[in-house]
Amino acid sequence: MELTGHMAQSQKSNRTSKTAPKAALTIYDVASQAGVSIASVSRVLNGQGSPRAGTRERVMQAVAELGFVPDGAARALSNGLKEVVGVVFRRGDETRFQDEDESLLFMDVINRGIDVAAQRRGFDVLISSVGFSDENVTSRIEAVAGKADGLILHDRMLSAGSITRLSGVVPVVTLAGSPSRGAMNVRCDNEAGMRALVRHLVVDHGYRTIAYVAGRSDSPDNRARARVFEAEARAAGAEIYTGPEWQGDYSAAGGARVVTGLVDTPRRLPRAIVCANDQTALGVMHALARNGIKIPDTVAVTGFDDVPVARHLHPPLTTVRQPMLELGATAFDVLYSRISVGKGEPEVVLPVQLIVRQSCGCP
Amino acid sequence: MELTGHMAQSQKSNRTSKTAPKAALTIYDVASQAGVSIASVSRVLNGQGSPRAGTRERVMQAVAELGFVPDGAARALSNGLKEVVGVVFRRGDETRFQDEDESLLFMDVINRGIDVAAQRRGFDVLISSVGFSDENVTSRIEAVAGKADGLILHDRMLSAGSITRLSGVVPVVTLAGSPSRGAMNVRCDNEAGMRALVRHLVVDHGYRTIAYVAGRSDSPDNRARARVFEAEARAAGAEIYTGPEWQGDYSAAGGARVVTGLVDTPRRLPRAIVCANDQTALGVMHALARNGIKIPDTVAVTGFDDVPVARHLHPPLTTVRQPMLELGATAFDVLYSRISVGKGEPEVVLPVQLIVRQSCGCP
DNA sequence: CGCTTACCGGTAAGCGCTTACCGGATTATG
DNA sequence: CATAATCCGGTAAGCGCTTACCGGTAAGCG
Repeated sequence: MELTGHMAQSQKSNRTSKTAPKAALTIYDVASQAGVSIASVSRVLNGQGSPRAGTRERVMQAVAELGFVPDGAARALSNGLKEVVGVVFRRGDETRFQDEDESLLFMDVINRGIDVAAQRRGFDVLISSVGFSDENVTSRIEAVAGKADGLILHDRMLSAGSITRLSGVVPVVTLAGSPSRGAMNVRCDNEAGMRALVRHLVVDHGYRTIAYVAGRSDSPDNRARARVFEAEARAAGAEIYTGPEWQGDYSAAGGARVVTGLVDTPRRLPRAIVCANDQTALGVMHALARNGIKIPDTVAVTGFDDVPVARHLHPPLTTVRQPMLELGATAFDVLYSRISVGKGEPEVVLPVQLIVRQSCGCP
Repeated sequence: MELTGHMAQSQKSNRTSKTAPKAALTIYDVASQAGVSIASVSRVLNGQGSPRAGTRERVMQAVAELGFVPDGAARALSNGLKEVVGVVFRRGDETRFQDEDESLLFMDVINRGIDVAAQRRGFDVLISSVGFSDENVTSRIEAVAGKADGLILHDRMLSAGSITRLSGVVPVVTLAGSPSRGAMNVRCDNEAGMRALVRHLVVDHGYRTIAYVAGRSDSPDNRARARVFEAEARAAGAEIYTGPEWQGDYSAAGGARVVTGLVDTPRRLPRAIVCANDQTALGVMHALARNGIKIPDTVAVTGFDDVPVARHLHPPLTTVRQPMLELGATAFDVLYSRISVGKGEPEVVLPVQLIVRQSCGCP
């Protein structure tokens, strides 16, 4: 009966492979060569039971000689655990890559943190990026969910309703400014970071006029940063320049557009510009420099994130460091906690750090 | 019998789950709610056969109401195809992240190209990074291989022998300076790039003294670049500064070490320094600036790669652009060709492009 | 009306692995 | 010596899905 099944399996391999023939090496081959049952092979490979030394050696030898690697799908189906975490994040359109490379670095580093934390638990990371014009995002993410034990969603991937629905399929952790029902959330302390930044400008440097180049208006991160910016600047008695002309979209192009618009019309520039993120600051700084405006002598500029590029700008950017690695690692740990013991922290807020470089006016 | 099996399945879920209880929703639940067989559900979801409109509607409605997402492991086992590509790459030690962030960007962008190409074929990307001090690299990579249909290995992941052995398990594409038996390889045209770069320095700029800060000596990429560097500089009649003091290791720290060593002892600096990669150039430029040496007025500096940071350095770095996205996309396409029709190009060499900015002396 | 053909969907087997359960052999104890 | 306990490994079932094969029904044709 076993032989029949094993023979029949080769038949189906030829029949159902829609692409290339699949390697036919299975645990049955190892068991056959080692002269033991498939259960013994499994026990040896997985450290279960108490195989005799001789049994163990024969199995390991057969594995080495045959070059056997267990099939992950079979193990996952049997174990009920794939040991895979799905990570989905936004990517720009391919046609815009060159201009907005740096905006992806933030996510790359977070994903790095996820990867390191996942490895500590024997998990691998299944990634899928979504372009702005991509369709079928929901079904794409569902396919990832079907291949993973849990999902980590970067900001702005799905509506809150879709996230809630998805969390009925697998545990979900979001890296977002605000949490969704059913999902756990990990974020940084926008408020403390922006508070320290604005105080540094208006209190330490004594700048009297200041403006905020906003990120996307529908972004909770942006709203939190804008709110604290305004409160702190006002509390320090600084004059705030506001208006629709200060609306950016987190991109370098958006930041450059704001500055170009201000310079092209007779508007005053504030003594300091606080940008919603580093990428925006990149565009702002380029536009200021292109118009002969000295940073930070004439206008100080700050960002938020401390992506790897920030320290290489000229002048090096003063910013708020998001603990990107820790964000990623924490997201995984929260997810793992849920997968392993059934519960994870609903929301974790990680501290940020003011990174003072030269763009604010410090030496 | 079917009910018995379906009931028994809930029992095993509780028994074998080593972590959390797994969601119990399966294709049987959909079939039951829609009043059809599981085969009909499968046909509707996978566009097979010719389901009646009414059948189709009932199935889709049940899927939506239940929030059913097919299990990827089950599909993979049945189909013999996981629709996953494994990608493995080198990562620095965690303790060194901050200093060498930029060296990882190169790989991030390649991985981005892989992701985009994979999505065109309905594949997702399973990543696993390996730290320098990590043990059990081989078994780690084997586990990834067991969860994927094919592997893309970045440079320096495994010995050639191990790569050949692994290619007996799944198709393998390397992104390396030289190919391994059994694996396909995708790389850029080091020779043409370095040729253009050196000519730009010694012919266009007329620099007479020049040196090359080497990458790792065991790296085929480095050897190719060094060879062409020397041939072109010599052909142009330039004087080449060489010696063990010019040995770097592809890192910014290595580049800085080379310059610091030269400056600390009374050695002449050449008019131009060609670095094995952008990261090395980063360190070289920082060390030169720290020692008051003007770039490019006193010493011109070039890199190789054109990672996103290069354009933000001061001055912006002249370098050779590796088509990182295309490298990644091509690697996937070659692998996919092998998976789908059984054969892929043994080696693909992609063109590079000289990127002239200010660090070489151009305005 | 009887036969042939096309359409549709249900049943059962299997993908490759894990492991509960059971039985045989060996060891320990009274 | 008989009984109990322990050790070890094989057998069979099942994880969730896909689909070949077969049978029932309806339509078409002579």
